[in-house]
Amino acid sequence: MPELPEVETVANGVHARVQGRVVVSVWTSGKPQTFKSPEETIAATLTGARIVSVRRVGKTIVMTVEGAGRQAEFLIHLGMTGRLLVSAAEVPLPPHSHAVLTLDDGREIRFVDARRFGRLSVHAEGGARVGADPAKERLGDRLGGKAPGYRGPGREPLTISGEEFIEVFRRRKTPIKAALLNQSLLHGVGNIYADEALFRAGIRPRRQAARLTRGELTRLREGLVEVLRRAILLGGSSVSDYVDADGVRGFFQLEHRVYRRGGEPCLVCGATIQRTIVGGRSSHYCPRCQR
DNA sequence: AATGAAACCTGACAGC
DNA sequence: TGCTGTCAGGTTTCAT
Repeated sequence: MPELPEVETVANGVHARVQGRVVVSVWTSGKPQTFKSPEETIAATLTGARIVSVRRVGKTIVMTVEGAGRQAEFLIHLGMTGRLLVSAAEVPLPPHSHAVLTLDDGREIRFVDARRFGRLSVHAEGGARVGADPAKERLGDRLGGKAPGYRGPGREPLTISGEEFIEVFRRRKTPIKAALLNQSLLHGVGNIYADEALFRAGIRPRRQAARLTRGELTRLREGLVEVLRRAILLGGSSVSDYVDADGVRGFFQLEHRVYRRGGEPCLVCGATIQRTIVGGRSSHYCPRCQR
């Protein structure tokens, strides 16, 4: 479900609704797969803590909390079908709810995830996942202990420079589509926005990343930033069940030019949009506009 | 080191 | 109505 624009929309929405509130109790579902940190640790970390901020890093929602003078981070990855909702307690708990944070004003933050590809974890100040092997954790910025925090696996697509972008992709021998989906390179780009960015840049998804020219990579970064910004403005894409913190759908799906349009005419040239598999993911492109 | 395929889950939808 | 097959916005793991 959720790529960068959707996660950004959810994080901003939740931030606006719950910043400064205190978590008074935590319930978790007991489905082991959902929890990357032990459920008791998540509950203990969040209970009694004040929510400092909610933001997006890559495709992960990062909730910073402060309790007993210590800061910690609650990481929420929505997977394919995860939702993070802020609801009145009277609203019935949806099926597939896996975590509920009750706030001091009675409202609830709910994590709902039918397919259970989503993941929850807590990280102590400094970035290590609480209750996990520190050697295996990606630590946050250790600059004097100032604003450490989760950094994500890769670079931010919206802020990476043109030169850095070229550097990230120039040696990759995989298809450019697969490279765009590799979160340890850029994080936040998923199947929709990879296809849409490649269309805007006029590049076929199967092209080997290392063989793209500097000009093509420049166009790709520009197309990607353009499509991500536009999607954030429209509240993301709702293809099947994506909703924001209030349960409201986004509108960017109405502006998809290739994603899930296989067999339909290209909006630019009229050629038939092709659907194929690249890097194990369905990929859509215009055979005339993209080379 | 890097690539690709399979696995992890449930639900929606098309076709018969 | 109900069955089967296909597909899904993501990541991790395992074999090659």
